[in-house]
Amino acid sequence: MSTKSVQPKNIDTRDRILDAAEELFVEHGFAATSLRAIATRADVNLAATNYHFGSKMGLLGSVFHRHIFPVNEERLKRLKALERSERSLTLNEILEALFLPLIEGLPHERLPALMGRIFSEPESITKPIIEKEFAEVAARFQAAIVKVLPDLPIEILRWRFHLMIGSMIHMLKFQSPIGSEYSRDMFTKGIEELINYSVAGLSRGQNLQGNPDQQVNHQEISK
Amino acid sequence: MSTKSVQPKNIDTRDRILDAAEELFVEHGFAATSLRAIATRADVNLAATNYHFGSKMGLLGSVFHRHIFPVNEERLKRLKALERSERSLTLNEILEALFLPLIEGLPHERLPALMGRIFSEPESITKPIIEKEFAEVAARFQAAIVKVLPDLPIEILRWRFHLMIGSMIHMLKFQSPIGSEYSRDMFTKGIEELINYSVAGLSRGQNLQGNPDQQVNHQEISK
DNA sequence: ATTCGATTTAAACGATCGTTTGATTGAATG
DNA sequence: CATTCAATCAAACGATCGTTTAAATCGAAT
Repeated sequence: MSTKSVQPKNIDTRDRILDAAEELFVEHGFAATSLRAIATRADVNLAATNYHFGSKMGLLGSVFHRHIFPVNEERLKRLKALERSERSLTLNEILEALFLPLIEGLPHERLPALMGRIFSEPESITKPIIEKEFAEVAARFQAAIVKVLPDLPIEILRWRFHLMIGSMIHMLKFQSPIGSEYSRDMFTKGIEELINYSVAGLSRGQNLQGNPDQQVNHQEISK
Repeated sequence: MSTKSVQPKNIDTRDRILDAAEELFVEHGFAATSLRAIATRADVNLAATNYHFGSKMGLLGSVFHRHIFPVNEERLKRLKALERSERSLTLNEILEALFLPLIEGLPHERLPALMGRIFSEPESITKPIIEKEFAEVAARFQAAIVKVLPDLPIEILRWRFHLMIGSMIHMLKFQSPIGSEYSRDMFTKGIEELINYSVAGLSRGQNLQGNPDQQVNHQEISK
């Protein structure tokens, strides 16, 4: 109420609710997870969920924001750092700025699965959240990609960007290819593959400008 | 009961339930759709849903099977036709056999959205369905792709196949890139882009055998 | 005309849902 | 010590859920 921000006395409760909600949302989805199950797992009173987060949707928003906000901050920070240099960027650099924050300084082991799940919810649930959290990141990175692929018609680039996001979501959701077991190394490898795959898909048929390094892989793999 | 299959007397009810369920599942997801809402939209009695399909899960299975089965049949038919020829196949041909049945002779306009939604449900829901409907298609196409990319380590190929499926699901779910309006032409264009994108991603760094056409794009990327 | 199985129906089952209420706690403030 | 207020609690709100029951209805075969 005062101008000084009031610290909540008991941050344990809030955080325990967030932790429990996160686990259950990932496992069963939003609609199939009850506030009672969350409260039970968090070992708090049922009414505490509404007291701290207003509603079930509010809780979902908070669960998501907690982990994705720092990742998106890091993404924008890296992109801005790249853009401050005056040379023209490479597609590889841009996608690294977009995807590597998902594993470097990973704020929480459960973030990837959480992102994968939220993006999979029906649009009525995800739309406000995605617009709030991702509007800026999506716009800025798409603009950056346009710059390195100037000859690609915009409608094709939109499709490819769309396909890239789909790969990312699916990869985050399962975290290892079907039939393989999860491990941190496996996941890291997946992010690298995601970057390679996306570079190839986005730039198909295009002359890439910028650092020729990014074509090295391309060449050295061709025997 | 007899050896002759008994035709249900009133296929109207069954089909009306399937139609209604399909629309509502796509729009709101499985958990958030009630059997009462389905029965109301289908203009049938609530108990009819359990009578004809046993349970809500049974209904979901039937909704999905109805449209995806013919598509998967067509996919396998095309792949087998390719494999009967004795020349070595191209990646492009294989992916066309995998993706073009989604638009050619499209059994139902709503299939893409339905596939996109089902694949997005929590694993506890989708796992039995996906295993039942897609096990053979996934195995056969993955094997075919291995043959045209013999030098690609299997763990990398698994990731790339995984990323490709992610692109497909996302593309089916939205049917047009964010910010663009849906049209049948737009969707067809998206399938074509999906094939191009996947060829580039899967074959990145690989020498493709078969029709050299598909390498043209690949080469012109390197300036 | 009657029988019979398949289908439809109204009604209810017990369970669970998100949210709200009003009392109670407990630590900080004066 | 008295006051205050954020936080917690048990309990209940009305609504809705998937499923089941048992009677009613219908068409075709006997």
